[in-house]
Amino acid sequence: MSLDRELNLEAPFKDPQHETVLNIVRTASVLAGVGDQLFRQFDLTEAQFNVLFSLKYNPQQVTQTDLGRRLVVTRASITSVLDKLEAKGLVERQDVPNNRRSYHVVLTEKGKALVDEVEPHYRRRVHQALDGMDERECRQLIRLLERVRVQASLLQDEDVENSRAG
Amino acid sequence: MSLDRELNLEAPFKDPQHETVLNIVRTASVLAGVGDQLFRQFDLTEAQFNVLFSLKYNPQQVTQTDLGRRLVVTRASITSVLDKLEAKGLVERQDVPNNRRSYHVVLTEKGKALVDEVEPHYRRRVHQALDGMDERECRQLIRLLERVRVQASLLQDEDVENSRAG
DNA sequence: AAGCAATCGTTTGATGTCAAACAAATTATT
DNA sequence: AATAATTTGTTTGACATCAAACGATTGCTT
Repeated sequence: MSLDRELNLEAPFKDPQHETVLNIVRTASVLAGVGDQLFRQFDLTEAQFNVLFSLKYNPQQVTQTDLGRRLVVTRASITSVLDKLEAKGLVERQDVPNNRRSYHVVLTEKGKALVDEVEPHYRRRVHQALDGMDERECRQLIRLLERVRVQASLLQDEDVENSRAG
Repeated sequence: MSLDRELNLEAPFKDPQHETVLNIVRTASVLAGVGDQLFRQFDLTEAQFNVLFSLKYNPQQVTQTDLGRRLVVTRASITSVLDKLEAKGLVERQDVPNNRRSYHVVLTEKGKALVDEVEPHYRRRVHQALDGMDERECRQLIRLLERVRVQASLLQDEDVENSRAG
């Protein structure tokens, strides 16, 4: 649905629904770009930062599957990102007692130090990106987005046949 | 900045700015999922559909660089997507007279037929995703997102040193 | 005209993502 | 206890994306 990020006005659509979708996708993409650009300065990818960040704020016993659930990413993706992070010494896979199937994923000292270093910059970026929007406007935006998300979630498993019927 | 798609409320942040960013990114991701799920039923990826769709509504003489600009994607990405589309016979690279450097990218009959087939389903999905939002709310959402996008664009090239100064 | 600079498409290499299949381990059922 | 079902992490294979470098071509400067 990211579809055409082209917000060019030669638009094939003039209806507000479609413009809205484009705007959501495009804005997310710009925000992602800002994040990427920041993380790269610390030799991190966005996916890697996400894991470090999540671990910092969820220091409980966390398995790879847990991480995947939280970051909304498949187990396979987690495996690959953790491989990179572990190679850099930012993260460790620890054996779980009485369970030889899972690992607990934990930040190393180095990993903790790095995420602590990046975090303030990240927070600053977020605030700058939303600069000029007061709390009321933020809440409004969130409320509207939540509605879209709920509606969209209902479409997840729809196939073309159903769609014709609907 | 996709950052944590976890909108779990154990959130390390309680400030509205950050929640807003998370919501934008998360919503875009859900929308993308809906698109993916649709396109897969036609053996297309989102990137491939985006190209077909863009070509349909911009049937002028279009080079690969033009396409990249419109879809906000690097030339390298365009090359790879076009390779796939061309292999499927959905698209053609045509020599440009008096310019041996560029190609014009055009839909084949097959490509045109496919995009015509997918498009109504796509439009339906968009409308369903935004179901319940009237035009006024759409405009409001768009307006807020535009403000975020403008602000965020300003951060694009900021590095950590500048950020400290700012 | 000659030489330098910019542009076009491609390639390479790294990353992330998913779906699907797998082995190993754990849990549930019978 | 034995068997079936589920879960966990990994692998494989396909795709997209980017940055960086490259050759070919075109444009610009002098």
